[in-house]
Amino acid sequence: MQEKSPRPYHHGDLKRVVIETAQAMLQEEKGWQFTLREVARRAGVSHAAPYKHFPDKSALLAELATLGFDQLHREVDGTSGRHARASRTEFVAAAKAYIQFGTANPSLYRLMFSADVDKKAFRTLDEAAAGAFAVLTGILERGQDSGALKKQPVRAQAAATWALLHGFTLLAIDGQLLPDKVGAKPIDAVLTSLLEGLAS
Amino acid sequence: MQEKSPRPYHHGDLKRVVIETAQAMLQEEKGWQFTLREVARRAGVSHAAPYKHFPDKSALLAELATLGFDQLHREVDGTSGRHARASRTEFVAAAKAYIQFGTANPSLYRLMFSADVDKKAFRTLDEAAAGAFAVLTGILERGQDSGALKKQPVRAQAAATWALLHGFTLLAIDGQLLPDKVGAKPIDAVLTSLLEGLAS
DNA sequence: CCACGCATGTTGACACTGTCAACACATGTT
DNA sequence: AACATGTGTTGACAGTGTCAACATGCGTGG
Repeated sequence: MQEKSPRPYHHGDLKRVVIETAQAMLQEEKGWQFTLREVARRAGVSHAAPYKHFPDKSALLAELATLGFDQLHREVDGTSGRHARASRTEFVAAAKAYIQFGTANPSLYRLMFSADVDKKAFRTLDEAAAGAFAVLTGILERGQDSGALKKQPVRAQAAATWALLHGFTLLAIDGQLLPDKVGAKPIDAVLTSLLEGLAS
Repeated sequence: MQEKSPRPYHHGDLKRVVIETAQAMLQEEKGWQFTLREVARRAGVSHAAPYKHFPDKSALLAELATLGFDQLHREVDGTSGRHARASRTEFVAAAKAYIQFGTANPSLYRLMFSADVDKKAFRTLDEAAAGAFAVLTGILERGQDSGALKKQPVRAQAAATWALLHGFTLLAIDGQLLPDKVGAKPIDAVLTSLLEGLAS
């Protein structure tokens, strides 16, 4: 039987394949502490080929994080869009979507906030992060407009909301929210508590 | 003039010097992404000498993180000790000490929660982290006992408190709490809000 | 259709890393 | 004094990230 021809010299779509290979490796035990050479091996190209698509390894990691923020943005926006006229429900739905995103994608979520991706160095990443964050401020603004939430600097409310969601997401990822220790519905409880502090 | 003798073959206190050198390097731009060889060079020994005191690089990083948790524990405990009979004041003082620790030691704080130190792999580290966390649960327990805080699973309250403090500490470290955006006293505001949710 | 420019591959090299084994030196103990 | 142990050094290894030079192929214009 005739052996299959090797891949033509020009891959044609190598950037996407490198990204997808890296995303797959992110799910493995080492998370994003893979090597670029191993990504290239799995993508079936030479060790230097990714350098034609990414200036360096940190650029690939930034790309992964950017895609993560974009996905987080879509998931949080998607839930809040369905509840746009009910501030409290909108808020809770968005918050749960946030935590759900983190627990469904623990390595990606951690990468997004890791020291290995520098938002100051990658403009697209910084914008993606800001965009995801803006969903929160949008929900809080609508809550204030509707009278459901206190009139306060919305960035302060957003900071408090993000801080709690982020910390809780990390606890959820680390398996620290055991029902026998924190009660049956820790996420509901914490969101209720947060809303008590934010509500008019 | 007689030249100074080189260091004797036996350093005598190399482990401590390696740790202190690494702590100093933690304050530099690369944070904990230094190399062990560079630590050894600055400590004035060969590249393999640290391997007589640490099984590998991650053990050194775990040691730094452990010392960080111990210091955090002392600082949070110290403030709450001075307010042990006034739950609300005790809580606020401890919370501010927590955030202050993080903003005073940004790289160390980030290392403590980084993927580069694995609490499951280092028992002393895990215990130090648990000890620091236990200060929070102790404060909350005393608050519940005194009637100042709701009777709830204390671990749930601790989870919510830690989540908020951790997230806020990261925002403070990243310079995201600008007064013109979040108001003049964001930390006071967020702690007040948190206490509203926790208080009886 | 051909030539050129560009995109995007490969090869090979470099400096460096983490880590290990074997050895060297010094200390402590019997 | 001899031995065991602790703790240094030297040298090596396998691997990394990244770069330069070259190789291949695609797209475009004449």
